[in-house]
Amino acid sequence: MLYSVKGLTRVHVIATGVGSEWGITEGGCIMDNEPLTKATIYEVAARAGVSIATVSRVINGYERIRPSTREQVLQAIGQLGFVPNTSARGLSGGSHRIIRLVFKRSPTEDSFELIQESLLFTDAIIRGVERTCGRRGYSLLLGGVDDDNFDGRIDEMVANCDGLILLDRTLKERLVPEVAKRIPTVLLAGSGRSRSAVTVMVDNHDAMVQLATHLVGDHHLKRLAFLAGFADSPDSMTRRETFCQTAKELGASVEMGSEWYSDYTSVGAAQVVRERLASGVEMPQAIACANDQAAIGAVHALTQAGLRVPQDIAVTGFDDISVARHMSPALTTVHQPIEELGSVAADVLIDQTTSQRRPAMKNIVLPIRLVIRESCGCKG
Amino acid sequence: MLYSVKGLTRVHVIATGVGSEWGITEGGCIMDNEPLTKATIYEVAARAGVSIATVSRVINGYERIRPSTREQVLQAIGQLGFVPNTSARGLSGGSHRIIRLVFKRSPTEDSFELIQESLLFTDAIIRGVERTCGRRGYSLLLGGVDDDNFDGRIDEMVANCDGLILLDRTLKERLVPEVAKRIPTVLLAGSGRSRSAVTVMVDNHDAMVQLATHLVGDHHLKRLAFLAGFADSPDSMTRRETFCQTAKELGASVEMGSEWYSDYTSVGAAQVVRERLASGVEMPQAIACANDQAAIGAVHALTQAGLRVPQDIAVTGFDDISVARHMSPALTTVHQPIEELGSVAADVLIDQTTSQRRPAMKNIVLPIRLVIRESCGCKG
DNA sequence: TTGTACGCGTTATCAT
DNA sequence: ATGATAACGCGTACAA
Repeated sequence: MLYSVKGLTRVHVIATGVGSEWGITEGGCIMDNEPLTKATIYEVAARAGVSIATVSRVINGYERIRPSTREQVLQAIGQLGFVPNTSARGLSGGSHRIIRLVFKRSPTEDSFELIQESLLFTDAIIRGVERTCGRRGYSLLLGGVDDDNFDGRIDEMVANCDGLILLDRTLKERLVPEVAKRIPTVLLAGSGRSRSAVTVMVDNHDAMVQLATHLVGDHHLKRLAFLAGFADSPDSMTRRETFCQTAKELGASVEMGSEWYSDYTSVGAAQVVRERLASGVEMPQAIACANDQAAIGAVHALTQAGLRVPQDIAVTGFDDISVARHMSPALTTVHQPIEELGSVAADVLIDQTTSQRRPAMKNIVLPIRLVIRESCGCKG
Repeated sequence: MLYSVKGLTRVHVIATGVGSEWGITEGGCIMDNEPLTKATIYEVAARAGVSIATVSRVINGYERIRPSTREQVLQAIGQLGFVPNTSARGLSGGSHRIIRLVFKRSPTEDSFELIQESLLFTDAIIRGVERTCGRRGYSLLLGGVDDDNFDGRIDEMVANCDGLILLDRTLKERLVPEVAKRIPTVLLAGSGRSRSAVTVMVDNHDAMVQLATHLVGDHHLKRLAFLAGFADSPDSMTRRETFCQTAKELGASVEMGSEWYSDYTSVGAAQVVRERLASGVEMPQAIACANDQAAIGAVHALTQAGLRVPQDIAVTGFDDISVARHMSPALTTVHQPIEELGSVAADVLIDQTTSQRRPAMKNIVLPIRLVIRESCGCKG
């Protein structure tokens, strides 16, 4: 199929191995791009009139070097645009200055969802980790994993990097020690129960105590429900259990059976709510959701069914994604510093790979903050 | 400050260099993690009773090898959990099997925004690139960049990888040839005008023709406005110009002055709309926004001011992020395959680094799709 | 303070 | 079809 727009001829093409339709327009002309030989430490040494050892010392911030010598070397480096070859460094010194972030890759993009909802979390983590890596001179290798069954690929993960950040639910718990004893490892957002590696997480417990107290104590709600995320998500489960326990201690009841389980997505949550409505059972006075995406879906389903939020039923989220404040009603939720979670995890890991001394095996718990807006029943 | 929750003693600690408060709980005990020596090609060779050259050949899929020999080698590799050392590979062969994705890092996270809105795009790109890299056996190095002024850091970007993907607006246009002649380079979502590198982008033109036609032709709207993103964003500018041109050809007027410029965020867009409302000037009948985030902010501001969307004023977005369908009203927008954009860019780049033949210097244009929902005035 | 020389694990080029 | 061996660029003992 050929068509023309704006003077450019375009062609629909089936791209091999991608399964998508590409259009092709006229592009730039080819430049003369022979790989200009990259400068090596030898050339720098020659130009500076010193040995490669000296250059190496300057690069690595060795102290006892005559200032004038250092200056010459630095100048040569600048003139040649020299950048150390990381491969050679890794080979020689053993350290690659690379850390690998292992996470579960999203299912193949077959739906219309542009932004895979449950991945917002992973994205923010990636940003945080990337930032710290950049600041500390490390490179970040993304280790997306397709299924759970990569037991056999542990060797791959462990090789060619200095440390691992394991995102929650990517690796079966029993395999964590296997990995951790081979290479410095930090767990991100898990249960915190691992005895073989440090876990960096947010204070889910504190968050849900605050939330439940607000709903029951301040709003005097008595019949609540908790809309959970994946049943195997420690984050979701901790939130669920703490919420229920706290609410009950305060004299409220909480629906939390499997009929309230979902998958962290708007679509899934809306589905759960619709089923609850259809069941004919009286709805609770409030639904606390495991994350914001689910809350958005829940509000959507409730509104469609003619219920008003929060007048008829309150809804709360968890995450404080940016749209939370722009919804009607604005979403009451829990702010968690996701990006910082990744950033801290990277810091902890790099510390671990850097210092030879045993790391303090303490879990890191980042504080959260209850953000009260309108959807709980408070005035906007 | 000390406090105790759930039986765990926690301490607030100022984390050096991170500026955040960490809580610390009891963690796992230290394991005996001496770095089990990773197997090398020599050990594989020894165990298989062959030379390292043969092992190398097996690893790299060399054809003419006696099946029985190959089998022995494979077995040894499996038993030893051998994984080739990428550093050694890079040093020897020159190819690192690494591509670098260069993008502008978000401003320091000082606001409450959990998800830096304008970054959703980057995140999706990262996912797409990562996926392709994984599929094709490449590693993805994230090259976040803080400011525009990294002219001097070009050497760094170019070094230690086989190719570069440059995200729109990370590198000044005049510097692109500089980079492209040194290393295979693919531009992502730019103007498409570069003559020194292939650009992968979506069909903004087609999108806005469709959208303007729908608004003016189908809904008979005559006074429109376009709420732009960054003034230096080719994406935003292309959308703006095409929208205006098409609308005008169809007999409508379009407000598109600098008072309608914003920054791709909900907050920024809401601000612009509030200023328009406060100015006392009659509002247009429809506001087409450069992206969904902006549309969300616009709807929010309009609703707060007592205007109904779409009855009093229509609003459209661009991107089709997941919440778009869950808003009230559901957002009419343009679906663009962002993740695929990244995925295709990586494919093109890897092709370029792999084959020695000159790549066809054609830009790649991915198709978009107008998604009509409610906010334009159509029935839900 | 500075220089020399070896080794890191692979790939590739010769031989055989 | 397979083996021996020379790069590849850097860090680092060891010498000077």
